[in-house]
Amino acid sequence: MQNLLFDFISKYISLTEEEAKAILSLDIFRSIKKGTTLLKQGQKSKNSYFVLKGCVRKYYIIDGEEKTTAFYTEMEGLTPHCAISDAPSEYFISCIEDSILTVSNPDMGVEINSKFPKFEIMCRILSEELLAKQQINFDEFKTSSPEQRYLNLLQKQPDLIQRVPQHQLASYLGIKPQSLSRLRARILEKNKP
Amino acid sequence: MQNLLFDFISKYISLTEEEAKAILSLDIFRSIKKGTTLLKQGQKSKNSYFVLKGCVRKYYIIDGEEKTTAFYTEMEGLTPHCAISDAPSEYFISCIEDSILTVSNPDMGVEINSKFPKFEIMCRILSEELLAKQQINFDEFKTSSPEQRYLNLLQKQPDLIQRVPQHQLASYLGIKPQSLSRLRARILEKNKP
DNA sequence: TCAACTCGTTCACTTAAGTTAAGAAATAGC
DNA sequence: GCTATTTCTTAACTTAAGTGAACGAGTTGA
Repeated sequence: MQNLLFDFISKYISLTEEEAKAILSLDIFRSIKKGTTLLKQGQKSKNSYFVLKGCVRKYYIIDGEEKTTAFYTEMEGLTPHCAISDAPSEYFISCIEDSILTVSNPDMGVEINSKFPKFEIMCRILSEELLAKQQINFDEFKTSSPEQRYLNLLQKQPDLIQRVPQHQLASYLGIKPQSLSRLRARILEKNKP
Repeated sequence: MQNLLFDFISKYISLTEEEAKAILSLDIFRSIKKGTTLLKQGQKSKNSYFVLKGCVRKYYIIDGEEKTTAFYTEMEGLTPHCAISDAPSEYFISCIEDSILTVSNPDMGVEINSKFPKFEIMCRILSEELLAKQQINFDEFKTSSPEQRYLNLLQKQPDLIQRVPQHQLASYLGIKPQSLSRLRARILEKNKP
């Protein structure tokens, strides 16, 4: 399982034995049960997560309604806003599958970054890359209809549609569960006759 | 005008005389006329921009229709995806006001970063910050209706609604110009009687 | 000065999403 | 194994956005 992490890192920088040991000594690997909430609205946790296996969801509760805005699956990381801003969290984060995550905090980052400056570089590249991806996602979302978004997701992450409850998927697509059901029926209707 | 840039930088790191001179020696300040296109779809420019004064717009042309997905105003920077990925650009970037920008490319970044490691740190902080902001924006967009988005924008960036043509604003909000007109009329109606 | 064009608005009509409610299907808990 | 709950779907109705067209105001350019 640890190899998954090192394989990922090796895409950005190459690690010496010493550096790899330094990371392992931080003891950051955790098994999390499905349904566990990692962060609640109003909390100030400083933890960052990286998904090695499983699936994690980010959601808001607005007017008593859950609004899911992101899913994180294998080889994706997330740093809640409250981990860098010291404002309380506006959202919840929870595991929707049994998962294996790395859990880290800024102190670990500072320690590793000061010992091994190349980590600073990896972090910059990672966040630049993530920013670029995020922007493309945002643009796609803005420029397309719910139906196009669904078809797009079907192409790009077909597994997500299987793994994730429909009502969570719906708000991820910016619509209500009933609309997603209807939309799916509409698509099937188009492709049948 | 250069002070605007240094004031901005000083929020993240403190510069020595030598470092400030190194930046100035790059000669990155440019005056751009309204209407100038900085990047076209299909191009592979490596330039990054930072807006000191004016307003820049990012838009796609999809099925012959312009879809504006972002505006960049004072003290905001943008690095097109093609500047880091060497894929051709999917979108256009153009000035919608007479503007003063800094224009830089990755070579300059590499040069400055290697001479002055603290720049690496600033870049990481900047892109982490930007990523966090971007995520909040995305979440707000997903969890709200076009009308809420408009009211939200009215609160957070009232100037933008004044500076920017309505039809560009409309696609920025994810709707058609006619819908924006109607939506504005609806809001006025609510607040009158 | 006048024609051509862009831009914002309005209108009538269509289409799709929101809302409310009900029931079937799957899941969890005991 | 059975109940309780959650999840998904369907339906009827409401509301808002998309579409196509028309109009006036403002701008541009010949």
